[in-house]
Amino acid sequence: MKENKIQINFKKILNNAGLKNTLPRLTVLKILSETKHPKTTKDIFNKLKKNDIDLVTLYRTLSSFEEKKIIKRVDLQKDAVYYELNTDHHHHIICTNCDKVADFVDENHEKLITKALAQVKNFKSITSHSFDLFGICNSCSAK
Amino acid sequence: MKENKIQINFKKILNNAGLKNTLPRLTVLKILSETKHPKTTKDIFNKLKKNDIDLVTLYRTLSSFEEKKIIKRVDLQKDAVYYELNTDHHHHIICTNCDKVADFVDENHEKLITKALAQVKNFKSITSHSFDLFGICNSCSAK
DNA sequence: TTCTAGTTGCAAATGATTTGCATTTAGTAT
DNA sequence: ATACTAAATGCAAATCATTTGCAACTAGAA
Repeated sequence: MKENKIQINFKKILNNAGLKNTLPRLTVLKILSETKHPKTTKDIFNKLKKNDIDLVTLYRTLSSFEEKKIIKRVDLQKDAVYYELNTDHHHHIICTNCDKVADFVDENHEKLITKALAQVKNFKSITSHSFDLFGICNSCSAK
Repeated sequence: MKENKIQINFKKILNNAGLKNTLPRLTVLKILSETKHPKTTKDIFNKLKKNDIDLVTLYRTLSSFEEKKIIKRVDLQKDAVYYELNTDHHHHIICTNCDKVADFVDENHEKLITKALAQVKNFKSITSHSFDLFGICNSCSAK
């Protein structure tokens, strides 16, 4: 079954990261993979069955996942920490009115990075970057 | 004198924003303009002479400045809120080791935005964007 | 000079995140 | 299978950033 296969993949992810295979961790991975959109700690906690997993455990889980690069933080300019699975590299378009998020990919920022490096003298290599867009989505602007 | 001229400009900024001209506000503007690099609330508070200005007032000042677009938040992926004066539009290169920040300008992201919009169906206009780079600066990588 | 809305400082509240510690458990070694 | 150990968990309490309530104080308009 598909359900089962996913579980196995989650276990593999944890093993590769050197993290023990526990219910809280599998549950968080499951929640994060349910929809690919970024979620806050609170979002995730609310999806847990009541008292299923302690909030402290959730914080520790997210923290270890981030350290192991299983997830990454996303800045949606919202005064809250958002996380998403660290799978394919993509960027976001965020509706500043309703918080809807759409994803897009971009292969051309390499050129921009090269140009940027030419402008500064203290850096010569870049390990990561942010590139997200903010606007009003069509349904909000229709109102 | 230059000092004086700056003061006058600060007053103009406050007037234009409809904010009263007070010592806490002028002081914060002065601190933010001393070096152009982004600063946290704590950074700014530490630069105030002891007990000069209440921390609560600082929070309120920054909050009103942000609302009036006198300053803007910058995400340096550092678990702290950074602010900088909202003057020219530019981007940052941040050293993930020592937090050094270099600025650069870029005029070409418009094309990337157009391409991004072509990929999604829910958005047709963009009001702002993030584009910052993260890496290790030369002096840190020399070590 | 007077008046009032806007601003400030202090104390206390709130909310998110972290820490300490005793208990439990996954995965390894026997 | 069993025993062992480091890692992981849950609970209570601490910490830290930020916000709120309120009384006292001003900047700037009248």
